[in-house]
Amino acid sequence: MKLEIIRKPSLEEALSFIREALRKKEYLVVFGECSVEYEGRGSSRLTSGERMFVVKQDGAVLLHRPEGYSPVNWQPSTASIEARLLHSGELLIVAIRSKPREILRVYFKNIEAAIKGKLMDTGEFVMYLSEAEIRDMIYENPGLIEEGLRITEKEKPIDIGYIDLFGYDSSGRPVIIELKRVPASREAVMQLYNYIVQYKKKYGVDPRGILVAPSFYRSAIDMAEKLGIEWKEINIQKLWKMKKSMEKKEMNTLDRFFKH
Amino acid sequence: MKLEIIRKPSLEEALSFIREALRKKEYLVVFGECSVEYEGRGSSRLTSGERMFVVKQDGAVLLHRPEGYSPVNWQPSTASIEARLLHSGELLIVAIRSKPREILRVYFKNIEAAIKGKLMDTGEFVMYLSEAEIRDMIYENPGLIEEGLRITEKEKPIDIGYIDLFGYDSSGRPVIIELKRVPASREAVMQLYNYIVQYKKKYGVDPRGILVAPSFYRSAIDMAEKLGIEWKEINIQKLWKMKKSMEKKEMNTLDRFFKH
DNA sequence: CTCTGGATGTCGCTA
DNA sequence: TAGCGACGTCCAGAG
Repeated sequence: MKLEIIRKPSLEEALSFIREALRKKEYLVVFGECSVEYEGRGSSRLTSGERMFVVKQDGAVLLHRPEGYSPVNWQPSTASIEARLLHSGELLIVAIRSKPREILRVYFKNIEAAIKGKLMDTGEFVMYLSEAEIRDMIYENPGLIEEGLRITEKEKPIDIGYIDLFGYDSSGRPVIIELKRVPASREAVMQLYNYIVQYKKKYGVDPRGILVAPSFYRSAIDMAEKLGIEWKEINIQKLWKMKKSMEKKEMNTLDRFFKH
Repeated sequence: MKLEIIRKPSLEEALSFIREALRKKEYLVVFGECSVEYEGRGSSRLTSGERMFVVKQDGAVLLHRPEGYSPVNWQPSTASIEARLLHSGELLIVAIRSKPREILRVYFKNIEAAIKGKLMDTGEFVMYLSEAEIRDMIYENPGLIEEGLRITEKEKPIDIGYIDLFGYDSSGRPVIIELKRVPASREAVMQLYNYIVQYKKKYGVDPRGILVAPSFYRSAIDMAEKLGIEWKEINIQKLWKMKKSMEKKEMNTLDRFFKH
């Protein structure tokens, strides 16, 4: 990232700075006092104030006021952006979108600073499920864990803490499931083991314990084997895709979908 | 607007710069290479890349990649934002929102530039021709929809929801108008249909239903025909011009202007 | 406070 | 390309 910054430029200086950024399709940020007109799907006017104006490298345009999540004016994509000086002594930036036809005009009275440069970003963005969502999915579809499993409770309170999922296997033996959406450590095994001990003490029955996670540290597996705890790997990416397709289709096709 | 800018700061320098901005609730923009974690309603991971990080004066947080209208990560409002250095040699910014509980963590590997300062913006933002305004225009000028239409109520409450506009046609039959200022989908037709059914059940009279929108999806038209619902296209650009000319001239010339 | 409907919604998938 | 539904939707207004 190589940024160029100008401070308190004259509008002439700012103009050539902005034009160069637009021409090179650089990331451009302008701080200054401006007023705005928008015409398109709706139309709006914004009287003068200090704001941050952004043009992204694909031509997306944002105008942000000092507060609030949302830009006060914007253009998700633009067919053209041009800047010029007006006789009134303002610097005008016009951003036009073609479909739908929309025009955004930003009139700068003065500019305090401007930044431009090329940003490199090849990062990968991944959206995961929250643990609660995974829990609910398994609650609705116990077959994700094991054939014949019946889950009767989620977030079951036990003396200390909560059991994520509780139920009975096909032979009627109680099953305690501890769920992690991140790689499971020895810690998670210990937690589950505590639940098992507590349950046994309280009900006099020895339950199975299954640790469910996307992956397991070596130490977790060692500990699990020592304590007779089972573990089951789940693929969160797959769950995510499933959830999306489920929302479109029907819930009851889920077990089948996942069982091969 | 008095902006402070630092270029290529060490992470230590950046830390104190950022902390001061946060403490003073200034507008803060940071350009640098970062990775991101988000946990809350969902959860996400973003691997390293060059981005613009913004904290607004009310604590709203935005993280923008080089392209696209939408921030890749954000926090509409925050209960707390803190910055600190990690042993790993990264600068971590943690933004926490309390309701719903959400945590955003941004890990800066290096920072290219940062800007902070207080922005003053008392400008007035006015949006023209919102749905409410269109509704009011039609209310005042039923001729926009149909010759001889009398509109008696707007925002008429019905068991579930509100009827945008209600009145009687030239033959005295009740008319229910549902208004959209965006292309109308099947959804809108169904909504209107529900009102019709409710009205009929309540008053024993079968009203006409007219869906008014700038355009209609094919599915909306199909559905409307199936359910015996009428639709009427309005031109919002034209309405906007009308409104402007109206403001200059007189209201009562409106019907004539629009009727050709 | 929660709930609901609108938005210059935006975005991505699909026919 | 247009339709259509999801979104960490956001946000304002009402009950």
